[in-house]
Amino acid sequence: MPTIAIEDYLKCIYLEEQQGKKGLVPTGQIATALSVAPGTATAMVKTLSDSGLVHYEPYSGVQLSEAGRKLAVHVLRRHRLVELFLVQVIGMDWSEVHEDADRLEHAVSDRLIARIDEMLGHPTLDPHGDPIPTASGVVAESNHPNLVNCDLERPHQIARITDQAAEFLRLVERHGLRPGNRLSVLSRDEHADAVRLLSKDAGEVSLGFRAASKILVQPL
Amino acid sequence: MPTIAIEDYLKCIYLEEQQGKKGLVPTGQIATALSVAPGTATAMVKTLSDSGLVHYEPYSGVQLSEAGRKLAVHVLRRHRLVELFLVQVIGMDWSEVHEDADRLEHAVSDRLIARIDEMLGHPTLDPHGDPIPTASGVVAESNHPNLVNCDLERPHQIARITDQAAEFLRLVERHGLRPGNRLSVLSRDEHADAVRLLSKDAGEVSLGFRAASKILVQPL
DNA sequence: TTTGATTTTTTGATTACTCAAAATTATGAA
DNA sequence: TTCATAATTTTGAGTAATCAAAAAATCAAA
Ligand SMILES: [Mn+2]
Ligand SMILES: [Mn+2]
Ligand SMILES: [Mn+2]
Ligand SMILES: [Mn+2]
Repeated sequence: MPTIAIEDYLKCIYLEEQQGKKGLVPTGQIATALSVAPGTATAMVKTLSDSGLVHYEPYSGVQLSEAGRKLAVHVLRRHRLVELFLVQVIGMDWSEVHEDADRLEHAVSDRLIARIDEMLGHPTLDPHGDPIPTASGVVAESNHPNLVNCDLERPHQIARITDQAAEFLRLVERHGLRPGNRLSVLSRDEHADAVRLLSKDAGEVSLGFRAASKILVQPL
Repeated sequence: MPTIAIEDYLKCIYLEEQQGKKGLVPTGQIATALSVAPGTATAMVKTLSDSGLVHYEPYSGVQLSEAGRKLAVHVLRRHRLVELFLVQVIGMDWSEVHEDADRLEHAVSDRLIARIDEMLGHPTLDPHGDPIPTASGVVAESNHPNLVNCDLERPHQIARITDQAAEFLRLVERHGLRPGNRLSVLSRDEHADAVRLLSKDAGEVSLGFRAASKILVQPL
């Protein structure tokens, strides 16, 4: 049985692989993402490599093996189903479920997760718009534009928020930018690093490019 | 923050203190209850003692300190609320929630447990009839008779099952002896180690004294 | 009260995870 | 190409939890 730490590392590597362009995830990136010392990540990566869960190229980085990917996706499934459960059944706010899910993902049994999946009607998206992997490990791919590269002055619906940090989600929530809400991008100014939006919910809002790129949308 | 192991030891000591008559719980009893080697329990007991969570008398045993009791009761509250939640909201069977609760009790946040408590209407008993400690740490005491010492040929209602072992609960369930059900004790034979019952649900049943003593009842 | 059995503690190790700081390797600008 | 900088790995160490087996203490008969 994988330990909690191993599950967290695998999930982290999976997520870094997704957004990063190159094939290999450097150990330093893992260390930063998990808030551990660089040497700690290196040590764990060796353990994972010895267990056949990653392919490790010293001084380059790691890549999940097939076994590692399977495990990571399973953890991610539990995480996202738990998040949705906390929102829909428990009534927690979508912007504050991540921390709880990060602990519960290691404690829920297969039996329990199957019941939750059933209760929620086999959902495909979590409260942040992230895809929920299927029980067999399939993750739906999607390529929504974000607020930096989508069309200007065109109605869009928020599809996904790709940053789970509580502070960021609270900001997003404060500006009425929760998934499902409608908006259009009024203008962008690269020099000022500003994206001006018109949100159906909260009126005019201005975001930096960094923040704007984390909000994925779907044209209507 | 206490580790998962420490929470499990404290909960265990609390439970052993409840049923055992003497004041001190021997380390060997803890080791047996938690399925660890005797030396492991001794080592942990010293750690707990150093943290001021128990009073430790070498070669005699331990007793929870006030701080230890408070923590233990908190864990127990989480455990029992989670059990009831799994039965009432998730729809799991009362005889199979213990294992899940034993892991979830370390992963649910105060926020989440407060919501669960609210959803369930501030319940006082878990699915096994065990009292749920209040948020402030008060545990309702009750002294129900059991099937060994209750009146003969008198209608009773099952109040509590004081053994969480899955095999035992499945047996109890199979004989229709779930909390709330009605029965009367027909006869007892000490030499044959047999207690004969008439259950409203499952007709005539025979139990050994050991098993019968774990089923607490309330005269009607 | 002696002694044999039982219980508990001690000892010596192991696994898992972590850090700080030193050593090494890679990278990119001059 | 060379060298300073940055990233990575190695080293040495510590905490937490565990076990097997030896040693010590307690208990219960005889
Ligand atoms: Mn986690
Ligand atoms: Mn999510
Ligand atoms: Mn537990
Ligand atoms: Mn219970």
